[in-house]
Amino acid sequence: MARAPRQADIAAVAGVSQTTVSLVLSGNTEGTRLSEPTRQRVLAAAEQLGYVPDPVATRLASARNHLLGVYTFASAFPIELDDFYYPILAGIEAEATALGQDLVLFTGTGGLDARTDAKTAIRRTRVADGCVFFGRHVPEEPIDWLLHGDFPLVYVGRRDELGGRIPFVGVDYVAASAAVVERLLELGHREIRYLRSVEDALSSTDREKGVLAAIRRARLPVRRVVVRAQSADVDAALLTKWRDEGVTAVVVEETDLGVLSRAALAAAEEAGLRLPEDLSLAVLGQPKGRPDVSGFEVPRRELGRRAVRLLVDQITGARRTDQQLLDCPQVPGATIGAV
Amino acid sequence: MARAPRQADIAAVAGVSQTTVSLVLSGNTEGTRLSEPTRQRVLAAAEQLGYVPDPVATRLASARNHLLGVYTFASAFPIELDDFYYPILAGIEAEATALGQDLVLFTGTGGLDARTDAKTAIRRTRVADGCVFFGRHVPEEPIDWLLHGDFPLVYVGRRDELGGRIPFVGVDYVAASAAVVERLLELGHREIRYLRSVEDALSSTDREKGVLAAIRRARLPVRRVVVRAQSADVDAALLTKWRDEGVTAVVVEETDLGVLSRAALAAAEEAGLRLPEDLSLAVLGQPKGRPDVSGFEVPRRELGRRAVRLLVDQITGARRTDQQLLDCPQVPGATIGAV
DNA sequence: CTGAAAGCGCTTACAG
DNA sequence: CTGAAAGCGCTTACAG
Repeated sequence: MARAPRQADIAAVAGVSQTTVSLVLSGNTEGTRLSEPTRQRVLAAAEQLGYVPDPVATRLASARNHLLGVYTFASAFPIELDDFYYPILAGIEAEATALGQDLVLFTGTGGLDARTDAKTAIRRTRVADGCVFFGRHVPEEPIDWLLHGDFPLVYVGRRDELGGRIPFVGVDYVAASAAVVERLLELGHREIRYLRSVEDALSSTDREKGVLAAIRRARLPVRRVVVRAQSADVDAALLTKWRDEGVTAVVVEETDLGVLSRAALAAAEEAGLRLPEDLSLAVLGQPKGRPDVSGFEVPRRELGRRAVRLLVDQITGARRTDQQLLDCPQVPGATIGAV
Repeated sequence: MARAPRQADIAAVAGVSQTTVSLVLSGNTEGTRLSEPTRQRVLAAAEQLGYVPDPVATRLASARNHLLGVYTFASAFPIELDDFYYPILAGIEAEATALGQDLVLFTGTGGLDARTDAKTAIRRTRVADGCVFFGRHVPEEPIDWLLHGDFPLVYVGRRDELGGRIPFVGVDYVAASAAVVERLLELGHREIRYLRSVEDALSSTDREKGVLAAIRRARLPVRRVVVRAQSADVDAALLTKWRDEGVTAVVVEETDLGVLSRAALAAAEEAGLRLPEDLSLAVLGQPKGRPDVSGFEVPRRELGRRAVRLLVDQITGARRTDQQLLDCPQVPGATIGAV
């Protein structure tokens, strides 16, 4: 057995045409019924020869190849194991396995020159039946190109680029953030500060939107709530000053690296502020390894699973485009309390 | 642009044949020289149309598709991040990126029935130009089938199945283990016990081989050195008993889950034995998060890189088969000392 | 220096 | 119920 057997070989053994072999093996019973004896003979021959369909030919002939692309714009196996994206990838793999799909990790952008790099790399995703995309920025041109070619794709994270035509599975940061602030309001807090990063990613603006919406619904002034800051600006002095101004609760954005919440937590400790006795502190997300901090959980693993499910739905034609937002379970924590 | 442009479209625009387009774009200058004007026209047309070669067609037409398979026999993104295989995967990805290759993760074996499972799944690896394999056991039939079809593959870890025809990049456990024992001998130890797992994986027998070789070279009796044990058998009583018998050094196999070394370390502590004052303890490998333990480091990331490099060498024809063993840096540690 | 033709292994109308 | 034929988008001898 020097060469892998193909349908033609089976056809020869079974004494039928290659077309019939294809029909039998693909289980394509539409409008055609193969006689049971024929089926059996083909199946037997296939088994005997150890036939396995060539996925490449299958794909070229316009069928599916059960390959799902994953485009991360970065390493999928970063050196820091606790990487932000890891659980999402784990979810993607789990769901892919469950659905019988293999994964193509597009990382091979090494050989190309910088200019055509992203463009060509992204276009290469077409080897797969569809592709899951990651990353903060959307390279609009190539993504638009894929969309125009009716190539199934879904982004992980909410996207509003390209006129809102990008399918995605995202996180409902607006609702989750509002819920955190509402818990604070119920506990009697009236003077709240929201510490956010200076960057304007959607995940940042969505959180802010949620925070402000909750404040407004409580008919509280919105004016001085939002404070943009770098982690270096967040120190004991800042928290102490706020305390003196009557602030009773601080809400902190959880960025992908978690630098802001870490700085805030450290600052509180440095300032000798006990949480929640002296100050209530909540995080919009969950700092690594700190389940004691009040906030919410980003369902990252589920994000991955849902992205794959949506992608496969697109591929199988169940739906051509869709945008989904996932709820975040609130984390009670022990760093917020009544005023 | 509803459909992706193909070579035929470029040919039409440039006023040449599709063959010429293929020749120009593939840079295939063997035996053929295209006139510079023609080249330029083709290149311009390709750029203008935003042409990207269809990797599937390329592959079917018997060229390479720059896809490298990775077959793990398990989850590539396990829930426990500190998983044994993770650094290897990281190395694989890093090297693949460096060499401009994408990765296909074969995890989609879910939909198939148990019997044909592994067989079919492994054969599917043929979508890629070649494949890196992992795992303790070699499923001989399908691997043999791939080998016969001249499919480039390399195992991570030494393999002696199939008549030693399996290409691999492994670890020189024999040498690394012997070196550990030699350090002990130099420190004056004469009564040594080697604690190994009950399973006979190559990585286990290789370590044992190294241990015994070192002992023999020192012309010491080999008789009672090797002790097969489950982690449950390794307790304070055992170590105390050995101490009473005059044992001054214990060497422990580091299994993939690290249960044996963990048990030994715990037993020593429970027995109140100070390391290395009361007992020297070395591990053949490195327990997670314990750089203080004497032993050696398994260059896992490098293992991944080298596997990919060997695979690509095979694919490009640089070498059709090869077997490599990597050296392990010794870890001095602080758990062994002079008698 | 360039093109017509066959072929990679499959699927999918379309005939019989 | 089954087969001949075209086609998926490329590469690769082989002619001119």
